[in-house]
Amino acid sequence: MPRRTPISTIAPAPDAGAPTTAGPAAPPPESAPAQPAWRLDIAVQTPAHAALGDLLSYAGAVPLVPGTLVRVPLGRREVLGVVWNTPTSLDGAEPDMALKPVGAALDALTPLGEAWRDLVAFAARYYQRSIGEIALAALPPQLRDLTTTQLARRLKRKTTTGPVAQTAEAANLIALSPEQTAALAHIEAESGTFLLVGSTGSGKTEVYLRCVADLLARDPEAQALVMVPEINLTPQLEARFKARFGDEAVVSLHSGMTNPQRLASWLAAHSGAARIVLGTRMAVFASIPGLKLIVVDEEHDPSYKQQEGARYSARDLAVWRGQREGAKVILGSATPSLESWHQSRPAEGDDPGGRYVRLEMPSRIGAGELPAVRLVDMNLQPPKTVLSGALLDAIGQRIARGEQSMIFLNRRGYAPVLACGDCGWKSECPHCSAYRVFHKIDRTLRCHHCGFTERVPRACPACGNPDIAPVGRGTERLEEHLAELFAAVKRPDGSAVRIARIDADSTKKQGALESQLAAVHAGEVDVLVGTQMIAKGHDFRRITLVAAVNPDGALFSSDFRAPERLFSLLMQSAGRAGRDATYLAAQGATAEMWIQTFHSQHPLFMALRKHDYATFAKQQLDERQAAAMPPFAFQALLRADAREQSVAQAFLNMAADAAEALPGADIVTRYPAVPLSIQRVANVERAQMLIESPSRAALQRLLASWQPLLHELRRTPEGKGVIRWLVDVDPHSI
DNA sequence: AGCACGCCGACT
DNA sequence: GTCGGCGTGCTC
Repeated sequence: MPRRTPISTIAPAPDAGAPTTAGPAAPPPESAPAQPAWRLDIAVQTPAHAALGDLLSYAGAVPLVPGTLVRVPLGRREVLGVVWNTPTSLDGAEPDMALKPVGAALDALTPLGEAWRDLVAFAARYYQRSIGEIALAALPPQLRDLTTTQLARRLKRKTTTGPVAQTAEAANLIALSPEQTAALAHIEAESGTFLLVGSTGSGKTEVYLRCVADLLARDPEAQALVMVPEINLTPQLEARFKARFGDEAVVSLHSGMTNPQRLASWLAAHSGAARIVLGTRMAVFASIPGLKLIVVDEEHDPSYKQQEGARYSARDLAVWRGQREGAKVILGSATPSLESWHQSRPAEGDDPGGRYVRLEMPSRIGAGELPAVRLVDMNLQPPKTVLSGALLDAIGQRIARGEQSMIFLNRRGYAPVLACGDCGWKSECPHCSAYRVFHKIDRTLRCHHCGFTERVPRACPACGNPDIAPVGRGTERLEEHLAELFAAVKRPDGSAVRIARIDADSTKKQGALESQLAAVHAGEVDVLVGTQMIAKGHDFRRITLVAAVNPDGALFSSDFRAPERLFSLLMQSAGRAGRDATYLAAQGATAEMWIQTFHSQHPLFMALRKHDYATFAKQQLDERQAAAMPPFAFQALLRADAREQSVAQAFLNMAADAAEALPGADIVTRYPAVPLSIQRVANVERAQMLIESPSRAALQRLLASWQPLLHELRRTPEGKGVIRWLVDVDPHSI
C-alpha cells in the first residue's frame, strides 16, 4: 500500500491526514535520539518562478559548516542542498514553523569555500535569480544522485596534487615577440584586469600559456581558469595546454562532457589537483580554491552570455570573481566588446580612464600580413548575382594553385523561404511568426525556432500550383550553386573540384565536425562553405581566400549591437586566411578577404578594410554615448510570455506602473512593452519591456524591489494568463 | 521545476 | 467500470 520510497536516511514526515495505525512504524520525530538543536539555512534548487525564498530552513543535530553539501527533504522529494549560512541555535527559541530535519551530509567532500559562495550569491542577486538555482546549477549533476558511499569511493581515487610535469614542449619554448614580452611583463608586474588586444595570429594563446606557466612555477598551490566561448574550441586548446603542462594538470569543464567526466573534472578542480581548469561559460562557477588567474579568450563572444535560465555573463562574472579572489583576469580578443574596450580606455584630461589595463599586440607572428580586404559593390553587378564574377575568378585561381577558399554565409538550409508565385503562399510556420526553412537534403520545411518539420509539399498547399520556388539562399543552396559553377573546372592534378559545407546541419552527428575539419586540414577540400561556425578559432593553414557573401543584414538591424557583432565576425573570418606565412611565401600567394555588399561605403567596411578596430570602436562608442546606450547606460529586459500578446503586454505595463513607487524609479527609464522581433514561438506570444538607467546601482535597486511585486502581480486575475516572466540583466540583444 | 491531487473522455 | 489527460497548488 505505501508508495515506493527512495532509499533515504530521512525519517518520513508524519502524515497528519492519513489514518495512522499503531505499530512498528517509523518513530515520530520527537522521539529521535538526537534533538535537532540547530537551524540550517540551505540553498536548494528552488525554481525562479516559485515565490519561495532563496534559502529554506531545516533542523539539524549538528551545526554543519557553511558550504557543506547535504540532502534535504523537499515536498515528496529528496534533493541536494548547500548549507549557506552559519547555523543558528534553536535552543529555547520556538521555531516559527515546523522544520524538517536535514538528511545526510556529504561530509567526505571539503565544504565549498566562502569565495565560491560569494560568487554564487553575487550572481544570484545581480541576475535576479535564487541562490539555490545558481548554486545547484554550478555543481556537477551527478553529485545530485550519488550516495555518500559512492562519493567517498570517487574521492578515494582522486589524483595527487603535485608540481606540474616538465613536458618536452615546455623545455623547448620558442622566443616571444617583443609585443608578447611586453604584454607578459605588464601582466606579471601589475594586478587587476587586463584587456589583451591582439589580431588573429598575434600569439595571444602563447601569452596565456606563459602567464599560467609563470604562475604555476611561482605558487605550488595556484590554479588557473581558462575560458573559451564554445565547446568546439576546447579540444584544440586542451591539447595545447596538455602538451605544455602535461595531462594530469589540465581538466575540462563543459556541457558536452558525460556526467562522470564532469564530476571527475569538478572534483579535481575543487580538490586543487587540477592546476588548470579549461572550459566554457559554465566553468566560471567551478570551485577553484587556489584560483589566481582567469583567462577569458575571445571575450567579446556572445556565447559568454547565457541565454536561458539564469542569464549571466560569464565574462562579467569572471572579472568580478577575479577582483573578489585577488586573481588576475586576462580578457583576450582581436575585436573586444565595446564594454571592455571602453573600460580599458587610457586616462585623458579629467577622465581617469577605465579600470582595465589595455595591452595591444598588433603584429601577426609566423602568419602573413592580414588579408587584403576587397569590397564588391553588388549594385554594379547584374541583378540576382549570387557570386560576383571577380570573386569567382579569384576562387578559380585558388583552385588552380591548389589553395583553399572559404565562403561564409550566416544562414543554414537551402532557402530561408519557400513561396508560391501564383497565390503568394509562403512557408510560414503554423506555430511561430517565422518562415520555415527549406532543407533540400531531406526535402523538409523546418522551423528553426520551434523545430516543427514537415515534408515539402508537392504543390502549393493554398492553391495547388505545382511551381513553388525557394526564395533567398542558405549554405545548402550556395554549396549546390558552387558545385554547378565549378563542375567543369579541374584541379591541378586533373580531378574534380571538391566542395564541402560545415554548419549545424552537417555536424549534427557526434564527431562530424572534427572529421570535417580534419578533411579541410588534410587538403581534401577546395572550397568550404559554412556558417559562422567556420569563422571561429579553427586554424586552417591553406586557406588564402575568405569571402562573406551576404553580410548586409546586420548593418541596419534594429539591434544596436549588430554592427559590433558583424565587425568582429568579419575580422575573425578574415583571420582564417593566410595564417601560415611559410605556406603563403611558398605559394607566392597573398591572403584576401572578399565582401559582397550593397553598401560598400559603409563606415564599418571602411574600417574593416584597414583592419582598424580602434576607429570602428570609436565611431560606435560615440554613437552609443550620444544615444545614452551601453556602456554609457545600463539595461535590463522584463519579458513575459502568454497565449495572447495583449495579456503579455498588459502584464508588463502593469508591472511598470507598480514600479513607479519603488526606490530608484526616478532615475530608471521604463519603455513601453513591445512584442519580441519573433513575436510568437511554439504558439506562445512573447513581449518585453526595456528598462534603462545611467546608474547600475539604481537599476539593481529597482529590480530587487520589483521582484516580489512581479510574483504578486502574477497571482492577480490579469496575471493569470502569463505563462512565464523573466528578467534579463545586461541583455545582449534587444 | 517536480510532483502531487483533482476532475472529465476512450479502453481492457 | 478504470487508465490517463493536463489544470492548479505546494514545497522549509
